[in-house]
Amino acid sequence: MGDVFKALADPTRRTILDELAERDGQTLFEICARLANHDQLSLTRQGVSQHLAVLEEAGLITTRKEGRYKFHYLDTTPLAAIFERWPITGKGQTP
Amino acid sequence: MGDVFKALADPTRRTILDELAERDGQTLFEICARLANHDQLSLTRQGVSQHLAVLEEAGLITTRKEGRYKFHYLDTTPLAAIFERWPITGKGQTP
DNA sequence: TTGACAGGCAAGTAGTGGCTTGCCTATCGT
DNA sequence: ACGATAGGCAAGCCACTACTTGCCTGTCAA
Repeated sequence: MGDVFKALADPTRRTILDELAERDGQTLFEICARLANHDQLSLTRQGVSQHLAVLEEAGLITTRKEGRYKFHYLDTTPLAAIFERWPITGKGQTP
Repeated sequence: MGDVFKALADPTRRTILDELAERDGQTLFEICARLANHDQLSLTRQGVSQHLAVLEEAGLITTRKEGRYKFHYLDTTPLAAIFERWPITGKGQTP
């Protein structure tokens, strides 16, 4: 299991998560197309593929293979560990 | 305002947050000592200082100067943005 | 006022990460 | 069977980042 925080550190990976949040179960090429279209993000298919690998390693996405297609599904459960570690207190600001 | 995710990406910075969660309002030297003692982490005072700067830039800690001391306070409010962006759904796992 | 203490400001270095390029495998349609 | 499609593997490059070293500033106690 990879590092969830490191996976979230990259802006492109966060955008990928956004894409999957909006439309779950996309394939690699679909994600590539969507990133290029309404995110103006231009990167190689390999780039996206590597990002997906990192996200899967972190447990933020799960995959399902079907024939020559590989579908990617968002899984936000690892994020819960963040709040267990540092509970959110509304206090903030120095008094 | 810096990147919250990038700030969380480094393990040392997360340990620093843990320290502040356990004992809030510590000074730079105190944090250095605690990291060295019960975290077995050996790094220069500068290293810690730079980490604190990143965390402050990300809004995860606030500082209060008093004389020659500078106290550091944990602020977890920026973390809320994570959950607003990707709500945690207990579903998980591919069916 | 002098020295000890708390912290800041660089500049330099080794390592990591994101991205590309090039080539290879597997599955589907015709 | 053959080409097109969907994806994987591996090496190489560039940029960033964590960390150190060295020096400098400001504050307190004696």
